[in-house]
Amino acid sequence: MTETRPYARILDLLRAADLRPTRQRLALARLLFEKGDRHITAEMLHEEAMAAAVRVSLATVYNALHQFTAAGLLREIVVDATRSYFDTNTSEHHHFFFEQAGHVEDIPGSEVVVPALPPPPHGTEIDRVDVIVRLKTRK
Amino acid sequence: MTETRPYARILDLLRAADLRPTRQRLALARLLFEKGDRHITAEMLHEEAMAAAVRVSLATVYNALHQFTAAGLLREIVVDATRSYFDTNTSEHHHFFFEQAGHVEDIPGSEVVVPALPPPPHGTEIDRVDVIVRLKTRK
DNA sequence: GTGATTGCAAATCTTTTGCACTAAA
DNA sequence: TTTAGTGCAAAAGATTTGCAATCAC
Repeated sequence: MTETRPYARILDLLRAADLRPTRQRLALARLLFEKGDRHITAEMLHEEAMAAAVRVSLATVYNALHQFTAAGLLREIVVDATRSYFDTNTSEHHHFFFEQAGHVEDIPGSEVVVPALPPPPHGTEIDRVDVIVRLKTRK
Repeated sequence: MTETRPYARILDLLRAADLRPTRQRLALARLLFEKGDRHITAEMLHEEAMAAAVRVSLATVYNALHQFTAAGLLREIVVDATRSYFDTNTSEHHHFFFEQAGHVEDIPGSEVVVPALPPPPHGTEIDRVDVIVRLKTRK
């Protein structure tokens, strides 16, 4: 658990993003990227860090999440007006949102195809298209 | 401007929703539903009310927006993690979001077709599908 | 009257900021 | 060194809440 050698892959991510591999960023990046796809809030990541005995402040978690997002390592997804989720899967895909549980999941493969996109209004271009399938528990 | 007879259509909306037609709700409903389709935040609606010399507190605006939404008169749209927008168009349709301006617009007609929907996970059913086309100004 | 509704101010929650301290390079 | 990064506590924004005063029925 207390691995001491450098985690080459994670280090490379940070170097490529021009972010100093500090103790905090290294630890957060490991939590984010050494497991599978994750959909996580700042609060969740902070708690995970605490649980893993990584001393890091919530403000630093926010900083890191935004820096990682700016570097293209994360993608922010907006499904809930009160919380921001970050997705470690940056490839093109869409999301299920479990409304009562407040949790997000990737829609596997390319099971959603958005075929007929409207032309963007004058002077604008499409940044990206988000498809959110909102789920409720079946009664 | 200071119309005193009842606004039959608006009154009916409130009655149907089982909401007492108080001075505040009546005024807010008029601002919302007597113009075309609107995408509005609580803050925006509050300012509009002030401008129209309608005395109403921000807390009451929030209450009314949520009550109208629960009654199916409005639909909440989540495009921005920091603000809630409410849409007076409750029919099935999707949205453009102008990222720099922070403003929302309906995508006209059924120009977006979401054909291949994935099956909802066990124990859940689809509440609704949101498609958000995020726009940036073209450089 | 009496129960729903409102307004206000305080509380809450998420996120950001300012700044002295610490640590990479 | 020297400059970027961090932690803390305070600030900021959006929204909610508690409760006494007010209004619709």
